[in-house]
Formats: sequence, C-alpha cells, structure tokens
Amino acid sequence: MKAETLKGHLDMLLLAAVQADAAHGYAIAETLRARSGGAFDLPEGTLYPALHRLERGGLLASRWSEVGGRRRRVYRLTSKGHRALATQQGEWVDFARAVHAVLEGIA
Amino acid sequence: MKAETLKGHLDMLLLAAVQADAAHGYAIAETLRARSGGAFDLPEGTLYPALHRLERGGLLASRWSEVGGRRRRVYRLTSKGHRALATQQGEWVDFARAVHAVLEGIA
DNA sequence: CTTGACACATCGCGTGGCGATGTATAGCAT
DNA sequence: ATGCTATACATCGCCACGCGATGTGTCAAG
Repeated sequence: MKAETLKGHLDMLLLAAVQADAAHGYAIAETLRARSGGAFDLPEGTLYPALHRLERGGLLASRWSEVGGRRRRVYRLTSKGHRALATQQGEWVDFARAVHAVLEGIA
Repeated sequence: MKAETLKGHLDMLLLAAVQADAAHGYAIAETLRARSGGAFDLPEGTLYPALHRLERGGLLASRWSEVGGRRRRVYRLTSKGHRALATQQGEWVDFARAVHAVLEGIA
C-alpha cells in the first residue's frame, strides 16, 4: 500500500475500529489488519499520534488499564466521535463513487 | 470535500482523465468536475503542479497548442503512464475494498 | 538471556494538496 | 473605455499528516 493512500482516511478507520467496542491502540491496529485482510498494517508512528490527535479533537476518550502487568490506553468513541464517524462515512461513499465515476469514464 | 481526502489518489484521477483522449490542463479539470458530479473541483495550485510532476515522472507527455489566441499545454498518456494507471486502479480497488471491510466491521 | 510479541511514546522528514498571487487573452455587459 | 468573467497557464509557501527511527518497559518462550 502506497504511503499517501491513507491520508485523510485514517481517522475514519480508527473511529470505525472502536465503534462497537472500546479498545487499546495495539488492539485497534490488529483489528484493522484483520478486517482489511492485511492491507492496513499501521506503523506505530502512524497509529499513536493519530489516536492522540483524535482524543485532542474530542472524538475519542481514553482511560488507562492494567492487564497482565501491561499498561494499556483504552479508547472509546465519544458522542462527537460517533457523529464525526457518520459524517466521514458519508464523505467516503461520495468520494468512492466519484472516483469510480472518473475511472469508468462517465462523461 | 476535505482537503487531504485526495492525497495519493490525484495522480490516478489525472491519468484516467487523459486516458481516452489527450487534453489540456483546464479541460482535464473540467472533465474531472463533470464526471465526478462536482465532487472534484481542482484548484489550480493542485492541478498544475500535479501535471508537471506526472510529466517529470514520464507518465504524461505534453505539447503546446494554440487555439483561438490561447496557449494550451496538451497532455497525453505515455506507455509508462498507461501501466501506472493500471497499477493504481488495482491498488484503488484493493484500498476501497479494505476500507469497506473495516466500515462493515467484518472481523 | 536473548528473541519476539505486547504496548506505549515522540521526533523529524518528506510528500503533496491548496490558497494566494501573478500573467495573458477573449468576450460581454456596463 | 471599463470592468467582470471565463479561459489558460504558472509558481511560492504554508501546513497537515503518514511514517521511519528510536526509545522505554513488560512478559513468555526457547
């Protein structure tokens, strides 16, 4: 997967990954890798800054958790995050449709 | 349309726009706007640097043309550009499918 | 006791889309 | 004449952001 492909879409993916159940960063990355069939394999330098950004923006909220001697920061969607996810999903559909239309040469 | 949404996908769209017929920059922008139903309305600061980049990369070739007192730079796909377009279309399909899988929550 | 998975974090680089700005022609309305 | 709009190109600098590199610490397996 080319580097810039993800730009502008990562936030939506992260929000979607914690939509159903709260999860910590590492687990979020695993979820994305699994659901995407390996296509999304987020490096740490991508994952963690993005989560911090989303929390700063109020779309995610986190709490610390200790499991088996390992500290985890568990993220959950805020109500604002839910709304943002819905918006971004709509934009994604529009975007994907527009790209498809261009590729199909629909003049 | 959010700013970064296009990142990493613009090249493919530009290549697709000149795939069938060679066209100049302004016309390419109109084609994309028309095919996308207005979703892609490329500002000039996006369009022209991107075309130059693609020509530098050997994916597009250009010649000057004079029509009605107006100079135009007409772009056509090179064979390398054709191959690149095919590759990028394949990557787009994979990407779109992966995004869809994440959004659908296919675990 | 080292390797690898788990789990977090930050810094700095490079890419690239975009706003602002500038140039020039043509046509139409004022 | 004057100005606005559309056509048509170009470049500069900002800035958002994904990612590689690097660092910290725990735990299990070999």
